[in-house]
Amino acid sequence: MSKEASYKDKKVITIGIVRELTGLTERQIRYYEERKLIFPERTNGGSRKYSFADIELLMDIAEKIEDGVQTFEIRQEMMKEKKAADAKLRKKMIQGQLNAQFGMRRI
Amino acid sequence: MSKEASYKDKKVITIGIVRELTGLTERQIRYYEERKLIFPERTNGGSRKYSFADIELLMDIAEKIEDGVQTFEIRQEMMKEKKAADAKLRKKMIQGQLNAQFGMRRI
DNA sequence: CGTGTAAGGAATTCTGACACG
DNA sequence: CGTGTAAGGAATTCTGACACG
Repeated sequence: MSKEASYKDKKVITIGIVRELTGLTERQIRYYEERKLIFPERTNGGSRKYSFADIELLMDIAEKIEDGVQTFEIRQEMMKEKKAADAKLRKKMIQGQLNAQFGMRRI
Repeated sequence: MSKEASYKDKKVITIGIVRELTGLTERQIRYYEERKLIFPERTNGGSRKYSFADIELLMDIAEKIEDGVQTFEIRQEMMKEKKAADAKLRKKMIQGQLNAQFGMRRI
């Protein structure tokens, strides 16, 4: 875990390729960004750049939309998930701190 | 091993991004292709698409060229490495065949 | 040999807007 | 609300060639 996420999370894919990979239209992809569901980076020239993780997320989003879920609902779900993940991470980091301070002591 | 090479080997990165990631010029990137050191795919429109593996390979190539190695020498090295890798793979597959036929038998 | 560059064209992407519903 | 589309412009990419050495 946490190994080589570098490929999955690096934003290097332009929208045309994302279109091919997801089957979505550029209109849809840009709209989901407008609705704060996806956050591509930009090149100097202003072109959007996506990661593989973004592509997977887009496919999840598309599936939910087909099921009639609205974008704001999807955003709410994502915020909840994010909060849960953050809490988990905080817990882990505190644990790491404790281990660093006391974990190695043999006495 | 052989798990999630999907991200690393998928050709989805356009040449402008490769330029940013490698620090090479487009001219250099295209030239190394001309010299058969790298093999991008193409979009329908004809634009080159590279993988993360290609990017790493390009950086290796660039390093060798800086060291004065010529492209045809680099190609020869790569061919040798490929042959070795192929031989290894063949051996593995034959072993797999044998295991499939006899490996599971308990009698 | 490896790389820079100017040239002209084609493919790509961007934004804001109108449309439907 | 989510998506299609035409519009005009800007950024991207392509190829073949000349140049240097």
